[in-house]
Amino acid sequence: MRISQLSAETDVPIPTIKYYLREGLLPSGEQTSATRAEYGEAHVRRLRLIRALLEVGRLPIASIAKVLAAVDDEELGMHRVLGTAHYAIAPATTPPPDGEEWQRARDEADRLITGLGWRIEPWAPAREELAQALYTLARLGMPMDEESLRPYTRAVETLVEHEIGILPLDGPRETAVERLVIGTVMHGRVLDVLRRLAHESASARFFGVAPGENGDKAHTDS
Amino acid sequence: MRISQLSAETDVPIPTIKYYLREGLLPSGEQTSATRAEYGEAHVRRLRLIRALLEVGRLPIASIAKVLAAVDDEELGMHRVLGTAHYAIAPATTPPPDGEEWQRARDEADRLITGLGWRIEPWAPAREELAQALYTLARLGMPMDEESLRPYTRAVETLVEHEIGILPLDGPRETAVERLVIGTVMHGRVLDVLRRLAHESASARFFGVAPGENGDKAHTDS
DNA sequence: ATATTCGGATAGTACAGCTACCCAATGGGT
DNA sequence: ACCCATTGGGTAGCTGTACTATCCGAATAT
Repeated sequence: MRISQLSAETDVPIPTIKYYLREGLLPSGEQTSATRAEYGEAHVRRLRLIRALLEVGRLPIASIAKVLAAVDDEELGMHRVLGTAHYAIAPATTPPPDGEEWQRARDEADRLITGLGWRIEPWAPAREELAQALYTLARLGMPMDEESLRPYTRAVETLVEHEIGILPLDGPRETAVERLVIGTVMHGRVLDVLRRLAHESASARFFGVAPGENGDKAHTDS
Repeated sequence: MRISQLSAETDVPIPTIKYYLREGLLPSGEQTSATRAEYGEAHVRRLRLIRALLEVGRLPIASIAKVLAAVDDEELGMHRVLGTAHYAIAPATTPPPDGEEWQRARDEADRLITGLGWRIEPWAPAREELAQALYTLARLGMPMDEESLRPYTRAVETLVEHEIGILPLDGPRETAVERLVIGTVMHGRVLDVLRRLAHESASARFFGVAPGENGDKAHTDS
């Protein structure tokens, strides 16, 4: 198919497809002549994956490029590809140049990870993220310790075990690796959305608002 | 305290504080003269909250402004403030102008929510987000139905019940409302980070990588 | 044969979140 | 009483991200 059909198939404008080609997100089609290239089903799939990582996963273009490069690298094992995906998902943390309190948060995060028996690379960006979250919560007067984190760690251990269990390891590498990445990113979003929905529902029940009402006196919809 | 001290206290540059004042994120200090204003502990707390919502919660400035306006509005009940926070957290979804398949995803999301007995406003943005996630997963060949979502819904129900349970409802409204917002945003991030950590750990264990190695042949970092 | 369409490249746009600069009015130290 | 650093207030500029618009010359469809 030509670029126009690829665009029609995926609802991605042609200039945007060209942009993705330039950025190395999308492999170029097979050149049939100097000014003509042929795209296939793989391009459609790849483009959908890009949009999923971008629109649902909220990954920046540059991170998507890295993830896809890892997916396409036949040399890389599953674990390495997943690591790349994890690294890419991690938003750039701007650690405070603070000294003591920040260091304590980092140590606390590391201690927590060790205590759970989790096998995490020392340079994993998620360590920093966890430290940042705990540090910020402490500064806001809502510190979380190992005890109060337990419900969360238990929940994610159950979920992750489940997610790993349903991986299609018997198929070709590309399929498995792609699903691994998709799952890593998309299931996180699903979990987040469900949490907020459950939150709203619990709030409605707990604060005793009848369905259809909104629980305040001034009914000013922004 | 003066603006310079407020800046030193919170590690936020003075121009940025001025920017937040302009955007209505931060109430102005008490004017002691035409060119002098006095800031207090409340401003420090508010500034820290802003940075938390911005850096950890990744909320855009405009959304933070809405959330804080709701927090400060004494007229609003807990549920309404939470609703505002939920609305603000929800990233702007660009629904595909598609017809049938998208509508099916929306219906599926609504059916799911109803089936769980959750009490969700019909216009809640999280509905759209859930639909988008399910739609995208289906297009990527990894559809999730009520059955495969069950582990996730069970997990969030447990977590949310726990979160609501620890709210300080006996204190002043401002404290409770602030913690509600902080918890809504920050606990989501904590859960996400923990999930990725558990994911990495499970991947390391499952794919049989010894600690310190990285599970591929070509040891090319980044 | 000629009007489209294509690939490839360059430049411009829109938005977010700051950051820099300027100004006149203080006001604390001397 | 003096004077220079600081403040509030405002406008304008910067940086990064994700596109979007336009141009060009070759090739293909009709």
